[in-house]
Amino acid sequence: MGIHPRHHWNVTPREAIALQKRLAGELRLDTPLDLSRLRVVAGVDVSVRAGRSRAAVVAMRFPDMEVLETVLAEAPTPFPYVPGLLTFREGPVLEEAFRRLRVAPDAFIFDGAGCAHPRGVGVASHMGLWLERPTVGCAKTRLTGWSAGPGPGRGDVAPLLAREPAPDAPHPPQIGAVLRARAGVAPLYVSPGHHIDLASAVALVTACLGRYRLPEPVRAAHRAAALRPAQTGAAGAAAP
DNA sequence: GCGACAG
DNA sequence: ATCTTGTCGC
Repeated sequence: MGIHPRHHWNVTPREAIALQKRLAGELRLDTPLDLSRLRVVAGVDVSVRAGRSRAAVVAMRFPDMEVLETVLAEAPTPFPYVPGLLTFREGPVLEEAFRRLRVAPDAFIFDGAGCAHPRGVGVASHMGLWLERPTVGCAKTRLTGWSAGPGPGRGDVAPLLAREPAPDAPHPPQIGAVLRARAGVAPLYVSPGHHIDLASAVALVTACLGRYRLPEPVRAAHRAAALRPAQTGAAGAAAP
């Protein structure tokens, strides 16, 4: 996996915001992803505990979702959680995890936002610039935007608009989708990260859904990143 | 000034 | 995200 850093991570919140505004203009959100040619999809997540962050990337074969590789990376948590600046908290350890990846996934699904972000650069979009491959944001709650909400059935989808529609204002652009991954549970907030369009992002997440709320790759990464007091090494996992 | 706010 | 006991439900 070739990684392509665009800037260093030691920045102030003010500088972080300036960087996001610059990077937003470099995203490609109009590229279709042909699922019939997708072979490997990866899930990405980070857990934090006692000032330490652990990143996990789990690559799975598509569409059968067999685990091909799991990599972990650990480091001191370098940045506080600030809504809109999550990437500057998770970015450094995620970069290290990506460097340890031997297989090259055709697409990545992140636990967090893609372009459905105040400045259009959620963690999936931001790291997409590092990966230079298709990335999708799959958040469990809303960061920004407005939606009437999807229907109650599994697979139901509703548009996520940039803001709530106003009577005498132009219709807000669509920045993502709200997806009911399971009947009777809170929906997922899906948005394209980089090198992928919205329709493909929703199709990819939907295709990776199993019997749980989160798409399988993200669920696997979430579990792999879980920071327990003492964890025994798992087969195929790189040392933190 | 007030409310909102990925993980 | 993490801190935490029990509890309701398939």
